[in-house]
Amino acid sequence: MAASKDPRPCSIADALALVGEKYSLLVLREVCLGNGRFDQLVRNIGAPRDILAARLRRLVDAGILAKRPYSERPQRFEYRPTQAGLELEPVLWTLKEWGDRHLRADSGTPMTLEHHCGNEFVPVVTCRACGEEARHRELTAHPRVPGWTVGGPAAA
Amino acid sequence: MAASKDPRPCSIADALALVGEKYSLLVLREVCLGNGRFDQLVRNIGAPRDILAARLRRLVDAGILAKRPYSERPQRFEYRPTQAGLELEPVLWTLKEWGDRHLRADSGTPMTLEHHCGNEFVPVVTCRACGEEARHRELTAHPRVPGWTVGGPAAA
DNA sequence: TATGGTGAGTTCGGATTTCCTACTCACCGG
DNA sequence: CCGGTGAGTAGGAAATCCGAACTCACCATA
Repeated sequence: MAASKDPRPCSIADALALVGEKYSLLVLREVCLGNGRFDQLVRNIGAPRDILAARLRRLVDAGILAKRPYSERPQRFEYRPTQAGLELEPVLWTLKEWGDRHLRADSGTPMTLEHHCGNEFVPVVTCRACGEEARHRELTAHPRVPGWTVGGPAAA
Repeated sequence: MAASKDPRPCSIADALALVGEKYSLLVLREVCLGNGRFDQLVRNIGAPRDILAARLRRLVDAGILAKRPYSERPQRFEYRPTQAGLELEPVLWTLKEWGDRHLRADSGTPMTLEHHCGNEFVPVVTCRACGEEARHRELTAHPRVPGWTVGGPAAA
């Protein structure tokens, strides 16, 4: 039996253990924008070089980024998202959307995304089954691990 | 003139500056599940009490959580999400979905969400304008700040 | 051959955070 | 009075983060 001081088992916690360290998601942002070279990352993110090197190692080990040579002699590398990395991008989009609305209501967004439909891309999270936009009050949590319950919905 | 060593201006970075510290998003998870009391948070998250107290202060200051009394004598408080906090929940859903698929393919998810349509809730990020599911290759980034392109900062 | 420049890191010492355990303080129930 | 609970604080050790400097391999020019 798990020691009762263990925290709640949770995929969110697991995911954050991988990508929740400082700068990790910003690395993914830059790499998804196509800026995958070490010095570009240093400049665009503002991270210390040693920290960046550590994050890159971790993200490559986790299969979120891949390191590719783009030049043989001299050897030069570039980081690119793997499939798993690209599938993490929706997290960035929703974070960006939240930040634009709540932190930049006045100053305007520093970047827009354009969807191939021709419009500005604004992400909306929907239910795969019914297609409706998801709302907090229309969701119910069901823990699957004995001993871990939830306290019911928390409305604002 | 912004010093050329400033990082890219970005709502993702701004949002992470608020909620990107260790445990912050797990606090939001628990609070959205309805577990808003200090000792519940300590147990369910596994955070040291002093760090948790600091995160709660920060999240309240940022308008993401609100502290409410649920008992007068003795004074007892509970944290609940504000509207801004609830609007951050889609980030948690997409993180959970990613973690379930990439980190728990074998072991199974520790928690499911049920949508009011009756099905298990699986979040899908779509384009508000056309309703289509968003994909990396169908998006184009347009920086709105001079000096910042997707190829890195312009040569000064 | 020497000189300088670039890309991709590593190394260094010191500052800042985080962690863990223990403690406080107020109240309640018996 | 005594033990228990809820919500934190306090203090020192441990881990992380930071900026700047350094390395190493290669290329360009002169």
